Order: sequence, then C-alpha cells, then structure tokens
Amino acid sequence: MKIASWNVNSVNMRLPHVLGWLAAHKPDALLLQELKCTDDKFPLAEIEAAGYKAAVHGQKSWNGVAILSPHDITDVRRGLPGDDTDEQARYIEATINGLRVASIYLPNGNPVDSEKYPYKLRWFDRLITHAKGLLAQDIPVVLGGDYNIIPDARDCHDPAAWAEDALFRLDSRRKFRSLVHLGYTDAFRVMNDEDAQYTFWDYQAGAWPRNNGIRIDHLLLSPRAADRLKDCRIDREPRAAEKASDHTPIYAELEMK
DNA sequence: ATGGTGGTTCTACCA
Repeated sequence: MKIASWNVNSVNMRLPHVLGWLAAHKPDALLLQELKCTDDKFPLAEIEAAGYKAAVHGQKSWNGVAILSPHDITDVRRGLPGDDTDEQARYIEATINGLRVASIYLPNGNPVDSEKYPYKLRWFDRLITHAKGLLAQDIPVVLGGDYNIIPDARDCHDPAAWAEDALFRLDSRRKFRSLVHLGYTDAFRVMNDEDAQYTFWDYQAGAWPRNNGIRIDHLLLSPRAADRLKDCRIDREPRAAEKASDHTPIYAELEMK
C-alpha cells in the first residue's frame, strides 16, 4: 500500500501536477495540504475522472486538507479535537483498507513573537493528545503531512540561520519529539540516513537550484504500520516542474498482507 | 535577510 503526502500550495493551481502524479505513481492514498479552497471549489470531478475518491476539509483562501484514494474512504473525521473555537482546516482523518490515515497541515508559527507561535505549540499538543488515543487502538496509523517542523540540523541547509525560526526552535522540535516518543516512527529516517534530504524549497533566492531546502513533510507511523514499512522516498521530480508547488511529495510503501 | 516569489483575493495576508 503506497501512502503519499504533498503540500500542493493551491490544489486548483496544481491540478495538472496532481493528476500527473496520480497517474504516474498510482498511490493508494494521497494526503494533500494547502488546498486553498472551500469544499465546493475542490476539483472533485477531475479527481474522480482519474479514478480517485476524495474526502475534503476545505476553507476559504488558506489551509485546507484532503485524502485521495482509489479505494473506499470511510469514517472520516474533519478537524482536530481539543478546541471548538479553532476554525482552521488543518486536519482530516479516515480509514482506507484498514489503515487509519491523517492529512495534517500544522501551523507554521512565524513570526515567533506573534500569537501564531503559541497557536502552533497548542495545536501540536492537541495532535499529541489525539495521536495517543489512536495508539491505544492498536491499529496501523499513518499521520502524514506538512508538520512545519525541521526535526534535526541535518534536515536543513543552514541550521544557524533557522535557529530562531518557528520551524526549528527547540520548543517546536520538542513537540515533534514528544509525538515520536509516544511510539510513532519517522518513516523517512528508517529508510534513509543521509543529510540534505528535503521536501520544501522556498520560491525565493534560488533555493531550489541551490538545494537550499528543508525537510518538513513527514509520514509518522504507529507500531502496527511501522512493522509493515518497506520503503520511504522523497520524489524531487515535481519540484522541478513549471509552476511547481514549493513542496514535493514524500511517500511510503507498506506491506499490508 | 530587512520578503527577493507565489498563492488568494482585491489590499493585505499568508508561507
């Protein structure tokens, strides 16, 4: 079972890229972030014409997450529990072929002296609480998405430049570690121990041609899912396309039989 | 790096 995650930075701007990637890779689940549209503006007809179903949690202008699959998508949860006043569409979770899978768009948190940084940390606490509940079910779970977290110095080009950024601050990384320490596995780091393996390159300053990137898109696996992990890769190809998203897909292969 | 690009939306906000 092939599970992929991709922050597309507007699903409508990136529709040809998404359809091309689905056709080339035929994932069993594609987790999308930053749809930047409401549910009614989601390109459902085009996705369905490509043989995929979709569960969508959209919002006007910003955020928005979705789960695509050629299989049935059941027991859909929209929104992360723990704060009824949070209106940002950053979390969707569903079951596909017995696998519980979530598409996550964690808050960026910059600037760190604004209310956005504590919002990020609180949002992360809610995710940790919810992830703990999923573990208790003892089922295969994949928590995938744009975590807006650089887990380690080797996951960015210039750690000193990122030291005080919300994506790399110690308090941010501690939250990520807390999630991992519950018993979740960073699938990419099981399969690849090299540095400079990135999933995001800024549009500015020639970040892509200079390979000045960061690894912030992650697939975290519960023990039942980690036991089935066969492969995990970052596909850099879509980042080189015309009108590319600033993120590129990451995917894992799970042996479910 | 003090935002240089790129998205949504309409003028500023977000990343």
